[in-house]
Amino acid sequence: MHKNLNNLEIAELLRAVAAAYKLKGQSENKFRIVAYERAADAVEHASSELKDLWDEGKLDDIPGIGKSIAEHLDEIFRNGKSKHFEEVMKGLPPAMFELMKVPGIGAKTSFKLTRELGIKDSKNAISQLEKAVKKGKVRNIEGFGEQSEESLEKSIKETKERTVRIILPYAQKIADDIIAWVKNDKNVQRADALGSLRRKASTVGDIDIAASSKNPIETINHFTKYPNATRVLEKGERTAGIIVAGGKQVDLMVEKPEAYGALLQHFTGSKHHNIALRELALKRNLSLSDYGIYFKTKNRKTLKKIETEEEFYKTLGMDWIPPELREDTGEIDMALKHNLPDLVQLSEVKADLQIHSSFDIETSHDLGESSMEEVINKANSLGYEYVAFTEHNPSKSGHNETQTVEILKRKCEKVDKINYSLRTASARNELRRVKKVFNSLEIDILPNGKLPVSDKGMETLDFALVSIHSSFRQNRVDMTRRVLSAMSHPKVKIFAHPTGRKLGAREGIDLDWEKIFDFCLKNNKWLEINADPMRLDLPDFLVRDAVKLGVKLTFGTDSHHIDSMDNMVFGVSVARRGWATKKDIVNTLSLEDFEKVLK
DNA sequence: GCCGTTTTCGGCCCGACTGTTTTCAGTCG
Repeated sequence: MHKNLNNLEIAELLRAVAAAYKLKGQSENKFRIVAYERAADAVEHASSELKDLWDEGKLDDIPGIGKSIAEHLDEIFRNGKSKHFEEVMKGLPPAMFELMKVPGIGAKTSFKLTRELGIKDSKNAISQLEKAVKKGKVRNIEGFGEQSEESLEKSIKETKERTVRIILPYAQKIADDIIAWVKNDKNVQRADALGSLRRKASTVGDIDIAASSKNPIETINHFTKYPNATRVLEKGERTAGIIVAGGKQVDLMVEKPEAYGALLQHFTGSKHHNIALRELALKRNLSLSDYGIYFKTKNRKTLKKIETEEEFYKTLGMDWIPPELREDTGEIDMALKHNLPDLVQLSEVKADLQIHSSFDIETSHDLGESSMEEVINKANSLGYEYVAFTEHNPSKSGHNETQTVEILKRKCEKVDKINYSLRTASARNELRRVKKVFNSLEIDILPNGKLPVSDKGMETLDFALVSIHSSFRQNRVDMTRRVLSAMSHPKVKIFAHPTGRKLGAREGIDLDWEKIFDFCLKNNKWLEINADPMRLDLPDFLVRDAVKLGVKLTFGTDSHHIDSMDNMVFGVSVARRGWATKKDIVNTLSLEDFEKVLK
């Protein structure tokens, strides 16, 4: 019954065990509880499914999972349950673990509520609590009052309509507009996004912004007058919160310039990064907070204000860490050793390797909206040296082999003409930056691993991308075989949007990544980082794995209109979160070098 | 229960908010 728990379910289980320990002895189990909560966190953030790690006998590869928890999980994967976990949770109502999903309800509160209200069924536990709150039954329970009833009502409502995390570019746009507004205040010296937004995670929960200001109170006042704010939630001396059009909450935290570094560092997170830093600080008799760094001596501690993040990290004896790396996955060690990677930058990108033009090749999927000429103009403005036209292949059902080849030859001629004019133009005018366009194609990988374009058709191409647009649910073995078969064609260089995920909409496909990475290494094939904000695929954690092994990656915006070509920056963010440097990304190469590796 | 460049024993992050209580427990990020 429990045998195929995914990571989220395992994390939930571990949290339930921690909650059970809280009830069965908060003080004597204090650190055991912390350990279980940390294990839950670690599982949630793990880049591989635990079930897979267990298959390979590598459960304790996850930091936070030691011998004991690994044994219990082993039992669960084999028998579907753990005697120990059942023992710990014995006598506790299962409904209480459901109630804990409501913000503000922890282990103790949850237990009390289920007991006092007689909530038995975990399926509708939250609804039952809601009814009790509305009837005013909760205020009679010891430790609760009218106000707690009120806040419970709000939290339950929030849980039910829990706002999903929004995709990065949307959050970025909201934040950029507000940062610009905040900077209008003459007291403000700096303003930055915070949290997962500053760390460029693919989705963002809350939007928080920091400002350094000589006069925080005036700055808070200015912030609450933001024209697009629909409501001001709270307004204190150091923080304020507003709701902007679209219903998203934005919080501002303000600090004097001389203490801004500590604030910025603290609220950029991640939580795990900061916890690791604080533990390290303790060993050096330092204590970290958002106000600064405390230096501890025998009987007192003195606060040192920290003006910049650089100073913050330097005080801990390490290099400044780019926000994208602050996930406690080895960056602290590297910063201590002054050995952080030199992450790839947008300015180093020399090409966009997935663009769909409006040149009609009767494709199987959607055609682009901008002409090849428009794309080249846009590429010039972005400073690129080359681009690849990667329309979808001509539809398989609508054309026979001869017709497909004819269509592809037509496109090849068009690209040849453009390249001719680029050569003559660049001889005349240095300002034209794009020197060459590549004749490519984004080809469907059919469910059997074959390609819908014959060898004759493939010959017209400089190189091809392959990708999956159907049969997403094949099992891992078949899917891996399918992809490797498609990538084996000599003209295929890039596996595009490899997991096929759509953020908030569709899970990725199931692939044996070790085999894919290995194949890429041995055959000089590349994996795309698709910069489409809905995709951001390869995901950052797989980028990290690929980079470790030396697998080469490419950037493509998958643009169907020239405006989308600006999305490249989000692809770069994914790469940076995956520790990629310039040498890991093929299209940071100059045109000359790119043509060499294409061979 | 986990973990190790001061440790295989003896530690384990910090601060704020909330609500109900008279000094604090529970929860959160």
